[in-house]
Amino acid sequence: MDSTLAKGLSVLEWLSRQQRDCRVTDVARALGLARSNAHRTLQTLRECGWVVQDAASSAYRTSLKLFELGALVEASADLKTLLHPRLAALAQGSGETIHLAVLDGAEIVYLDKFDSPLPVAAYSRIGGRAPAYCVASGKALLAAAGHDLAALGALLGPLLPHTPHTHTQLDALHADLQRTRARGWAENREEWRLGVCGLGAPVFNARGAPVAAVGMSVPSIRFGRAQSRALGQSLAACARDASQILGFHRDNALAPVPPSIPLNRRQR
Amino acid sequence: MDSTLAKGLSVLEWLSRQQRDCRVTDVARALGLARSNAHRTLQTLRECGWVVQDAASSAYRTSLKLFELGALVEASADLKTLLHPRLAALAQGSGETIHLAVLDGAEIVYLDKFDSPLPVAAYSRIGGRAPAYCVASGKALLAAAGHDLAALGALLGPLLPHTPHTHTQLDALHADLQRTRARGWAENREEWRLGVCGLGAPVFNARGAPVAAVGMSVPSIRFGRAQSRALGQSLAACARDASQILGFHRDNALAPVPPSIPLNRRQR
DNA sequence: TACAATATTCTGAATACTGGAACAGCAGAG
DNA sequence: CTCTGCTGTTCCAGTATTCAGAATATTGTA
Repeated sequence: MDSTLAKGLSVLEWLSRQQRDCRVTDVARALGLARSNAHRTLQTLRECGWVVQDAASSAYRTSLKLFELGALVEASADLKTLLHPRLAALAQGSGETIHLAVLDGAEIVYLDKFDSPLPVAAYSRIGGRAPAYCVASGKALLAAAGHDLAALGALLGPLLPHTPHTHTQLDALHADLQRTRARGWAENREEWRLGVCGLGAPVFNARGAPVAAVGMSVPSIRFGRAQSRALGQSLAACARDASQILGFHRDNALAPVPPSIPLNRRQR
Repeated sequence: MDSTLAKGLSVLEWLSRQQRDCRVTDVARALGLARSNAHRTLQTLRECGWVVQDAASSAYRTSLKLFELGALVEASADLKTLLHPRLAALAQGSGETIHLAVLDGAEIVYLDKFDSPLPVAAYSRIGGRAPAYCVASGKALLAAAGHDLAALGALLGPLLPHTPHTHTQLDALHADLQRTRARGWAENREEWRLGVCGLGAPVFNARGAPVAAVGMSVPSIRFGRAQSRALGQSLAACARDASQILGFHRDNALAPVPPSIPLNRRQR
């Protein structure tokens, strides 16, 4: 483990999470480094173009390189641009807040978002994260992955209650995921934030692997049985469209990877 | 200069620019490292969560961390979310491709983009870069910065011809920027890509500093005098709206920074 | 002006990194 | 089946690099 590299990366990450420019001393204090050490690390980051230094205050902030490279990350670039129009249509049609999310370990990451024109508390942000087992997009992806009880437990670890409605029992969650698969979409009834419900449906790629989820956030006031059913059906339809865009057909749903395609498969 | 850190960063950057998973040997060859060295660097990046390793092929790719942190970069996060709706409206109204871009040194970086429904060659991408002196958004920002001839030359360096229409003489460019200021928007007549013209107008923040530009890409077929004038006026109007959203008023256009606001100013 | 806090430079000592060599696993060829 | 050539990974001694504290320069403030 290259400690110098690890240190530099943590400085970079910390800096990118700060809301404002930071000085050498701030960085040193926050990360427990010697000032001279923090200084040299920041200088290296600067020379490599990952941070910029304000000429006047000599304070540092992250450069646009992080943004630039972030935009290159394949999962986001491809999926987002391909599916953006479909999500826009769904957002328009439903009037609710729509997301595109992918699974990263036990969390989901929001790739794209359309805010509802109606005033709703916004809990998500592009690039933001949420525990997969608490939100509909996450549950849709977990359900699609088809883990058994043990694998699910190993992946998620302890299920912390974020609201009184959060699933904290693994078997209850597992049963919920079974129902989700049968239903075709996942539901979240205030399991992550009180007052906020959600729906999620998985998007499959050409090889039949679940690669993303389309999600919809709905205030609990508008989330009666009939409403959630109607919204769920339109969401599931949108997710099916999205899967088709990625080349998915029912036929190859569980087909093995054809050996002719060169180079590395992707699976986590 | 921490060479280990620099090496790790270049591995990360190189990896993020590859279209597919890469193996230790690929990285070592591409960057001229010993295999053992590349291996250790990649392992460190993996332990720190910046890259992930495919279990089957043991190949590496960048994780979503880059995407996550990229989305946090202030310049993008703030400007983009604030101005997104305005740009959407302009895209809708004009039917042309609209960008939001910021200046980073002598280049512009695209923060946001709306593709035209009409089929046009797409030369830009969110996170992508272009030389500021060749594109309309860039020229709008350069004009708004108000550099004198010498400062402009120092900033840009040699003016390379990307098409036969690119400005390669500094004084001609400077004169163009003067006209741009008077006109209120910048024009690009195939100076970056043949067949593609553009318009750009600066967006100012509450302190009157130019922080971004709204750009429009138009195929040269649709870029006659009358058309460019009409489009330029709607673009400039959109940029003015955008500036107002950021708190800009004509009154404080050139006002000095009020000393009461705490913490670091931002200027490059 | 003196003071306090900071950024930056310098230094010897320590250690973390380097790169070659060795090993194990794998795939294809013979 | 073995052999060959390629991989990823581990190991290790030598050394170049980094570390931390102190010294210095710089900045802002009383």
